Amino acid sequence: MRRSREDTAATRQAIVKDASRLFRARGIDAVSVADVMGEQGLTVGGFYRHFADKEQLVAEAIAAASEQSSDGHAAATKGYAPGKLAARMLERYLSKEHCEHPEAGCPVAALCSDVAHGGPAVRASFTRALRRLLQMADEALPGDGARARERRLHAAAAMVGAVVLARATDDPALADALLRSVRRGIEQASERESASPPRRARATSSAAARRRR
Amino acid sequence: MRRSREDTAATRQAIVKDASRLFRARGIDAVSVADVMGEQGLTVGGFYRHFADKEQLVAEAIAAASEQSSDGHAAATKGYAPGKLAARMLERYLSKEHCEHPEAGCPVAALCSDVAHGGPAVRASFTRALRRLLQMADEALPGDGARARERRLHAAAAMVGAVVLARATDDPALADALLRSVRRGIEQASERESASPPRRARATSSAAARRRR
DNA sequence: TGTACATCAGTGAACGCGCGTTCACTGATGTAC
DNA sequence: TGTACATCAGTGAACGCGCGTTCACTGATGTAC
Repeated sequence: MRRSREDTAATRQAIVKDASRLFRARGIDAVSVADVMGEQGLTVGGFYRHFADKEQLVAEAIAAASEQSSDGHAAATKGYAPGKLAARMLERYLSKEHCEHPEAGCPVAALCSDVAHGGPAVRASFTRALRRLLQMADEALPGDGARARERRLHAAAAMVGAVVLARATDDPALADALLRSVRRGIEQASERESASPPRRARATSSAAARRRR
Repeated sequence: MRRSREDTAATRQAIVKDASRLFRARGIDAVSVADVMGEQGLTVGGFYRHFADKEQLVAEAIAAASEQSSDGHAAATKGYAPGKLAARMLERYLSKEHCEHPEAGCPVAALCSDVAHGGPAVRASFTRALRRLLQMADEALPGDGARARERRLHAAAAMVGAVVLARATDDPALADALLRSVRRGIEQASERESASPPRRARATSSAAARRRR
């Protein structure tokens, strides 16, 4: 039974959205094409009218999750003063809430390991999502120069690492300690940085000076 | 054809070792029980003489990988002065070599995402491996007090995050930047900490003071 | 030390199951006239 | 605007495949006497 163009587009969008939720919640391999279609009350045969294969769906689901996650961050930080942005970002990203609800959270944290063994389209989509996460860090932890960029990459890696490990461990106390430690670590680095101007920070950092040989 | 006790024990050990390598290389779901047995030229039926089910193998494989990884670290840092331990640990953990060879590397970084959806035995074994990774950080980044412990948890999360993300992205330059940024970030924090005694560091850290309410 | 027998590591085929993908078909939608 | 026909979204069954697990069997090892 053919559907109108609007219905078709809406169905496709709904499939991607369901997939992005299910993949984040259960992992890519644990969610079948039939599972995804079932969310909309559809059967599996129709899937291939919309997508070439499962890999294409995964790639698009990652993109959709990245966009949703990015929009959520934008909405949650709207109106925040630049100095409060980092704290707000960390509060959200490193929350118990985020750990307990991967299906609505950051696809980078939810799918990083699944993606490592994935196809090229999936990895490319994941890399775009990772870049978007890094943009969030750029905004919250601003600053020019290689030192500032390194600081943001370090922060992003720690944030993802903390959430991934907090989700993987069966010890809630350890999970909580990881989240709190990364949050404070990044906050303190951020405050240290904004307290002293970059030039002075560089001049007094023996480590940075040594590294620059 | 029954085997001697020594043979049986050796076979069991070999199966676990092969599994620990294959799971880290390809992920848990992507490696079948038959794949693991095939490494020793065995057929799948014999597997259940050694293990109750695949989950038990996964749990033991994580433990074996953790031990191997820990021993490798101990051997590679033997004789290093306390002040050089952190640099050596970071050099190894955040290396291209480590990223390209998950099968011989840290099981926490290789399996963190697989484990998040695993059974209780697997998660418990993973948590023990994570604790062992944290011990490595304790040794390399020593210091008493809650602040020092947070610093180590932060470092461990960032290390795992960097390796996981470096492996997942298809952009080698981004992977390299992540590894380098985390390495420098932890090194600099470590040097900053050892340069100023903890008491002074606390007194001058407005962030820490504010946090302690 | 020798013998009879129980044990059990490993074989290889089978089990039921769920997967991704294909396909003939249906019938409403879109289009050409 | 009306009609005839092509298109194609979705169905539901089937395809081949690989998975974890089970099981009857084999024959060397371990053990009891």
